[in-house]
Formats: sequence, C-alpha cells, structure tokens
Amino acid sequence: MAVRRPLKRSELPIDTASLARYLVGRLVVRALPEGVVSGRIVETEAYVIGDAASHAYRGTTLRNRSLFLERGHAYVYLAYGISNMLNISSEVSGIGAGVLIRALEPLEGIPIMRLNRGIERLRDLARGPGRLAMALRVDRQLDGLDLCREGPLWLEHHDLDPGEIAQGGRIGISREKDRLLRFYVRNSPFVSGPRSLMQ
DNA sequence: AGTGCGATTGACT
DNA sequence: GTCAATCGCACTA
Repeated sequence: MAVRRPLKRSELPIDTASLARYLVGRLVVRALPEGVVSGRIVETEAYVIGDAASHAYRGTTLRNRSLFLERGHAYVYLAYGISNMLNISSEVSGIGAGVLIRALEPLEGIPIMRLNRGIERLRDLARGPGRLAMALRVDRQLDGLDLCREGPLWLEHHDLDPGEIAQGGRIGISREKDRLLRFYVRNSPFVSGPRSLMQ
C-alpha cells in the first residue's frame, strides 16, 4: 500500500443501509504507539432511521449523541458492561443512525492484535464486534472521532467484488429482527454468527 | 433511587 | 447446546 488516504466523506453514501453495504470490503485502520493495525471489514449491520432496534430510536442522549453526527464519525459504546462496539454514524447531522462494524479480516499489525486479544488464532482476532474493538484497542475514548481523517482511527478504500456481498438478518437483537440489514462477505471465515445464518 | 436488560463473549456440560 | 459476567443506560416511581 503506497499511499494512506482516509475515505472522503463525500465518498460515503448518505443512506444508512447503503453505507453498511458500501463499508463491506473497506479497511479500518488504527494507529497505536506500537504500530498500525488494520483489517478488512467483512461484516456490518445497519441501524436505520425509525428503527426500534437502534440506540437513536428514542432521540439523543449522552451516550448516543455521536450517532447524530454527520456520517463518518465513530459511535463507541459498551455492551453488556464488557464489550465495546464500534459504529459509524451514517446520515446528515442531526439525524441519528449508524452502522455497526461486526467483524474484520486482520491485515496489518497482526502480532499487536494477538497481544490486545490475548489469543493466537487468526480467525478469532476480530470475528465479532466486541473482539474487533479489543483487537484494535477501541473504547469510548474514541467516541465522536471523525473517521474521514488520519488520526487514531480512520477508514480507507479497498476493492471488493460487490458480488461477494451477501445480506441477511441482524444478530443479537430482539426488536426488528426480520429486517435484512446485515451485510457480509460470502464464505469469509472471519464473519461472526452461526453458519445457519448464511444464505 | 431502584430495577431490568442489552447491537457479547468465553467457559462449561 | 447452556449460562454467568458486568455495568451503563433507560425507564418507572
């Protein structure tokens, strides 16, 4: 990779579901003191406008306010008191919606990811939203960060054949379960969730 | 002020 | 397959 260039905001689709699909195949890059860690996004979920499963559904609060930032900003929250979740705001300023990044295929800084995770197995380093955040050392300190500029964390372009992208139901939620707002790389071993959800 | 519960994970039967 | 860990938040009163 010759040049590091963050994705421009103008390159991001404004619609949440479109952004969720667009982000599959793109890179998440994390700058740590020990070096750069990156991975290819292989799984996302859209939490769209008017979605009862979205944290933004009941309006802005102290926790979820980053979801209301212009598209391309990080929304990081702690799930189950244990796992940090990395999301990307997805609409115009003032509208709350986002894309959850659920899994990465590790590319750069794999030894750093192994240390961050305390495990060896490549497949499990960033398979699942909580694992991904731990591998990249993403926590609430990065909440609200602009991911369209170089900094602690940003997005980069990477090519993927759109035909490799599959779509299915979201994982781990009770409301709005049937909406097909999960996007993932077909047949990727780095995608989370049971095989039965593949289609 | 108290309660219930999650956009999960890892350990265990 | 089941289940506990762990805590911030939203909701009720």
